This record gives sequence, C-alpha cells and structure tokens, in this order.
Amino acid sequence: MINIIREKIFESIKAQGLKPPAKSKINVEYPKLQKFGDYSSNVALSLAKKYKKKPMLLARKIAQNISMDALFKSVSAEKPGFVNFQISRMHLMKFLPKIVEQEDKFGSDMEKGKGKKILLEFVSANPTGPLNIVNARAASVGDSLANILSFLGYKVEKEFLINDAGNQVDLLIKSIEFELNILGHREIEEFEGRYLGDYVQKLAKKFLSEETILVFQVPYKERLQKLREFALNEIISNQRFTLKLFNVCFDNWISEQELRDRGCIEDALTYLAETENTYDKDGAVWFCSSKFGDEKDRVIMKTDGGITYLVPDLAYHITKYKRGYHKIIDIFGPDHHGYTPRLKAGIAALGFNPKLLSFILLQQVSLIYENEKVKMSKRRGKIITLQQLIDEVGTDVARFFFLMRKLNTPLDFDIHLAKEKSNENPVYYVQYAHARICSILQNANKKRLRLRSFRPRYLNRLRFEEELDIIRHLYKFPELILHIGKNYDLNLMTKYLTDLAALFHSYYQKVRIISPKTKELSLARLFLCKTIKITIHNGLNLLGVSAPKKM
RNA sequence: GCGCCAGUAGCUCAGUCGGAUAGAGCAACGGCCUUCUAAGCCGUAGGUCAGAGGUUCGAAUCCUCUCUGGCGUACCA
Repeated sequence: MINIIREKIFESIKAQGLKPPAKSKINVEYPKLQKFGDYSSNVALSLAKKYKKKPMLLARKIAQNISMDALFKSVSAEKPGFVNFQISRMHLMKFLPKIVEQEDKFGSDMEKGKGKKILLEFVSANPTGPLNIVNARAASVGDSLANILSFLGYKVEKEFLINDAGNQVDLLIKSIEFELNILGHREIEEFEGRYLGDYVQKLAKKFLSEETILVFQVPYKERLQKLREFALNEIISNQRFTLKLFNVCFDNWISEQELRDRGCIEDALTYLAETENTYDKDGAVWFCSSKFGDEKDRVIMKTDGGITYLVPDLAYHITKYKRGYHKIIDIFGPDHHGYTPRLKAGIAALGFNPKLLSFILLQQVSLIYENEKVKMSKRRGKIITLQQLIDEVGTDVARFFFLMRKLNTPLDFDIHLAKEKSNENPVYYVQYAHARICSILQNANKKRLRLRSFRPRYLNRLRFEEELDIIRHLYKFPELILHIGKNYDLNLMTKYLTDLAALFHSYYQKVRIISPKTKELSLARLFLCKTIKITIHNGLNLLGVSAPKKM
C-alpha cells in the first residue's frame, strides 16, 4: 500500500505541472493517531519550499487529485500540511479473504528476493564449551532473520563456522589432559589460560570411560590427538543438539581446520602479499588495513610464526565470496565490535566488493541472578548455558525475549524474573490469543457453524470499530515483513504480535463471536478470527516460536 | 586518551525516514467470570525524553558540547 500511495502522490504532483521527487523519496508513514487516517505523507511540508507554495495549499491540491480513488474512504489535507489517507472499508474487506487464501504464505512476498542468495553466518561459537547466553541471542536473531528473508523469497543459507583450530582449542585440550592426569593421579603442572568449567572434568571422565585403560599407555602426542577428536566431537554435537532444541538448524557447518587443510590460509596470505598490502616490521608480518579504512595496521603473522585470527577468517570470507552470494551477513557478538573494519579492509584489499558484506552487531547480554549481574567467562567456567536457559524458561520464551529488544542495545536477562513471571509473559499473551481462537473455531465446529458456508458479503455485518481496527492491523503485516527484511528490526515483530493479541483479547471481551441467532454475523466474526489466527501463527513461526492450539 | 553503543514512567523497554496530543509491559490502586479459555478485559495514577546550545514549518529522533553507564581499543579468538 505504501508504494501505491507513493505512486498516487507522484502522479498527483505531476498532474499539477510540477516536477515530482523520486518515488522513493516520498515519505509515507503510519500516523500515530487514528483520526489522521491509516497512512500519512508529509510531501507537501517537505516540498513547499522547493515549489514556493504554501504547504497547506499544496497538500490540498495533492489530496484533491487522489480523493476520488476507490481505494480510499478519504484523502484529506490536515493542519500544517499533511496528506492523510483512510483506506476504504471496501478495500479492507476485500483484503480479508486473501489472508485465508494465502494461509501459511500470508505476509510473504516471494518476488522481493527472487533469485537472490544470502549467506547468514551466526553463533559460530568456539568449540571450547557449551553455548552461552550471547550465543543464544545470536541464534535467536539469526534464525528468525533467516526465516523472514526466506519469506521474502531470498534463498538463505545459515552457516556456522566451527573454530576448531587455533589457540583456544589447544588450551581446551590441554585443560582436559590436565583433568585426565588428576583422574589418573599423575603429577601435572598448572598453566596459564586453563579452562575451569565442570564440563572439562566431565569430558575427561567420559574420555577415560570410553577409551578404557589404554589412555595413559599411548604417547602424549597421540593421546592429545585422540583427545582432540573426542572432545571436539562431543562439544560440537552437544552444541548442535542444544541448537536444535532451540529450533535452530544450520544449513552449513564449516570447519576452520578443514579450511586450513585445504590451504585456504596460505592462499589468503599469498593474495595479500601479491597485492602488496603486507610488510615486515618488528619481526612480524603486518597487513596495512589502514589503507582500507581501518584505524591502524594489523599483525597477520606473529613473531612466533603463527598467524592471527584475521587470516583464517579472511580466508573463510573469501570462500563466501567465491560461492557467489548477493549478500553476506555476519552476526557478531559484542566482543567483535572493533574487529569489523579490519575484516572489511581485508576483503577490499583482496579485491572483493566490501559492500556485499554487512554486519549485525549484537550487544552484550548480562544475566541477572538474584539481583546481581553475573559476569561470564567461558574459561573460568562461569557461564549460564543455552541449555540451562531452555531448561528454565523454555525455547519459546527465550527466543521471544531475545527479540523483544533492539539488536544493538545491551540486554539484561533476569533469569528468575523470566521464570517467575512466565504467566505474565508477552509470549504467553500472544500464544494465548492464538489458542483462544483455535478454541473458538473448534466450538463453532461443534455447533455446526462451518466456515465453509461463509460468504464474503457477510463481512458487511462487521460494524464495530474494533473489527475495522483489527483488519487495519492485519493489513500492515506484509509491510512489516518487508520493513524487517530491509532493516532487520526484529523487535518490531514482537511488538506487532503483542499489539494484535491485545486488539483481539479486547475484542473478544466485548463481543460474542458465536451467537446462534445471527448466523451471518457469527460466520463473519469467525472468519475474522481465522485471519487473526493465521497472522499470529505466521508471525510466531517466523520467530521460531510455537503457536499452540491449546493452553 | 581514542572508537562504538546507550541514557525515555518506580523497574524493563518501544517509539519505523525528523511529524500532529510521548507508548507498552511489570510493579501500585479500583472494578469485571451462571455465557466461545480470567494465561484475559476495563479504569486510575505515573514524564523537564540525562543536561545545554544549534539546525527548521516541526526534534525523544539530526549536529555540537558536557555529564553518566557498558563494551572495544592484543603479535586472543
């Protein structure tokens, strides 16, 4: 609708012999107050100066030219110079049957992203322990965004990079070896950076029990290798399992080790050197990322001959580019905020288009435990895991909760509050609306009131303002999805659903849906309920939250 | 020091591209179940949008400065 209105305004300005602005520059928005209509535009205000006309007069002219259109009940000019549009009742009523026709597809627009491939990388946690709360936020955001983009016709691939090579994993393996030695009553020295979580001990125990007695008889190096395979396998499958419980499935799991084995690292280093973007200094090799917008140059090969993380990550991103996506999105946690410029610099230096790559930067999640913020550290073993979160509040609540806030604001997650208040939770509020409708529909069925016998003309019986308000809200759903697909404002979906549920609950309280004496009215209301149900279902579904039929 | 993100009701937060009278939920207070699910509804109260300037028809939103908080600022990943 927004585009239609833009079009109409465009034509209207043209009809006045004025040169209209680009259609995309015509601002159409939802007014805050009902009395200003369903849509509103400020073109007259913003263009008044350019045309040397009074805003109000201009607004009136624009409105006049459009006002005869059957789409609108009214098009009017208001106070300072807004043009306000009210959608006609007829148009709204014609819209409802489309929702039922489209059912699961309502809200989607497969043309939007047709033929375009998007790669979405998220979570990509180190395989050094269970997934934590920040990973959970990333999982929630990434998966829901993927759903919405797919709903818009993009071909989306969800990807998880396993950082199974490098320092942190080495430390983890040594930490398990440490526990192993304790279990075997052997002497072992403490070392810097040892992982302390419970799971380290558990892994050691499990390793012992599964590998039987041979563990200490094989040479150190071989044992470490076996341990490595074992531990990575355990941890990664555990992460996968938990993600599945969280309703998140990845299309691709990429192993960093594999990338290294394939020689991608060397390739990346060679490319960088060939393009003359590296130099030696202080015994290390540097990448002059500052030439590409980074604030300073970065070391890529350390004095000890090892590479820094940028290199494998760059190598990995090269493979992304080579796979030919139209858009590459990385979702990063708060610890990577300073990292993105150098990655982009690397991409640019290698001759790829950095504009294809965009970042979603999540802010921190702090856990509130008994009114105190818990600082998490994976190595010290102080973490709240995703698994625990699922156990305590459930997947639905957790996923919805993470999406209720803007992505770039820090999130305080009070675990007790989320648990205690689960009855008052917005998730339940929305789900309850869905369940209620299911129940009503069932009830109607029992009373032999079949939607089959519904006819569109019955909708004329809907005479309450509440009913129109609901339809207006439903009308916005497809536009909302387009908006989120563009701006990634996932929190707007939770807001939308909460608002829709509120409209319904209030309506339900006021009106009896099924009344045996008025069959046509009842059917019209049932039909309306069904469209609400479909919309809530689709919305929740996109967020990875279930829409229960009973509660 | 520099960079990023934030500061809106007692608490947690919305507020879409700068729009018209600032919005929810929780907590508080007062009502509503013989009727399709009370996990619900209706009402009351609660605000110097951190502060000061600026930009303009119009600012919570944009710019500058100040204050407060978080994070980043590695030859970690």
